[in-house]
Amino acid sequence: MSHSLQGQTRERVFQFVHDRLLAGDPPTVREVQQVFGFRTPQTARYHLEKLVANGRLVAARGKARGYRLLESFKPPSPIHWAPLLGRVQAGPLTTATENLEGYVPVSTAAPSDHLFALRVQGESMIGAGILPDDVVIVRRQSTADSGAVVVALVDDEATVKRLRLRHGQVELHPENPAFAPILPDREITLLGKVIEVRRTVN
Amino acid sequence: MSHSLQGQTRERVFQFVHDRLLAGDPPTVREVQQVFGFRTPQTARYHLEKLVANGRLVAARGKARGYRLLESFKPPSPIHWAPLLGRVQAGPLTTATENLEGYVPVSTAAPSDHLFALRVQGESMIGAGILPDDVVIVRRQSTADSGAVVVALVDDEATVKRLRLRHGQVELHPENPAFAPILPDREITLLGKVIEVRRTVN
DNA sequence: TTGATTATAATACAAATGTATTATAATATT
DNA sequence: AATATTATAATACATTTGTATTATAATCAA
Repeated sequence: MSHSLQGQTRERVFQFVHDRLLAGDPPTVREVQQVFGFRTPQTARYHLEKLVANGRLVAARGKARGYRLLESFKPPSPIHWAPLLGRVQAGPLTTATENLEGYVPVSTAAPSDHLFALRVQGESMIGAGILPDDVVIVRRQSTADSGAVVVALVDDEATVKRLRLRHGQVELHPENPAFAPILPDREITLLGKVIEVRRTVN
Repeated sequence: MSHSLQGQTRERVFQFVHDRLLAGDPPTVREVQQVFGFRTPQTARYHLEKLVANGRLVAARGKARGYRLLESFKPPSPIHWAPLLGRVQAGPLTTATENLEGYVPVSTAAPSDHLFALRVQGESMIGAGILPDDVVIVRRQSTADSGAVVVALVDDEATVKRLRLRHGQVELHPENPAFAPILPDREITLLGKVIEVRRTVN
């Protein structure tokens, strides 16, 4: 009888089941049997049950595809996938999916948050460490505290600025002396609050 | 016969199956039946098959728990979970798990990359838009091109600087005129290359 | 109103799948 | 060397689960 070294097979069975479970596709006992070339499902079960006994898997008895990972073996789940809308010119976020560049994983958000991500244009926020081409992650909300970094729609164009409430009116301040603040004479629509800044470095 | 509005039930069936699949736990036809209170599995199947016909689900015929999401309905998977090691003082990354602050999802990495994340201390890289308390995501590597932003161990302390190779020797340059470069007279160990910068904004 | 479509149900069956029993060879332990 | 443990196998069975058939009420469309 050809034999693998002690425990080698068991470890590979765990890896196989582990990978299948992370892929969202729990295997059957017989799938394990076939992958490892066992002549009987019982051998696959033997290893699977040993893994359960060792606390590496849990089993839902009698149910098809019932073997699962313990919580401690799962990677933490991202709470949200924020759509990266890329450069936004005019009247955006209503037809949001048009400029879709991809999705950004965000784990620092409440489950109810409505998030999206934008690529920053221009140098108006350099003083806050927000550079051109940075990606800002935005929680959609129609109000924000004075001092918050926000994304607002100004004359149908999305812009990232610091919000200032003066005399009950909305002002948008750049953090770069070369740029002028946006004052309440313009039409300003608050889209959301910047909760994170990300930059890919080459 | 009590009836839900046209299509309402179908949408809720999709949501249920969708959520179960994202949780890595594909449901059986009879589980759908029970959750929605149908008296027969066939009603659950009716809705599931409609969802397949509408291109919202795919079915592995004859297999237990065989309904799956289309690729286009899946969120992209994070390639990596980088451990966030927090503030690192001395001799780090060998005993890496000690200062573990959590995990950071990273989707912009090759599968073979070995990643970790650090919280930036000090203002020496402000000129590159890297502020104190920013989190840098680092690909572990022992060499890098001149000009890259790197994490290096200098006298047993981890620091983020821009790498300069001069006369074949390693220099680490801050991007803040208030700080002095670190020259080859110090012991410098390259830990990795910064591939991303992240900042949580309040 | 009439016919088509949608949604649900009862029943039955077949395939997939988990599980139990018993046996045997290889390996490890004493 | 004797014994226990590990790993594999053959066989059988029970449960879970997918699927087909037929029927019926509700809803929609013409």
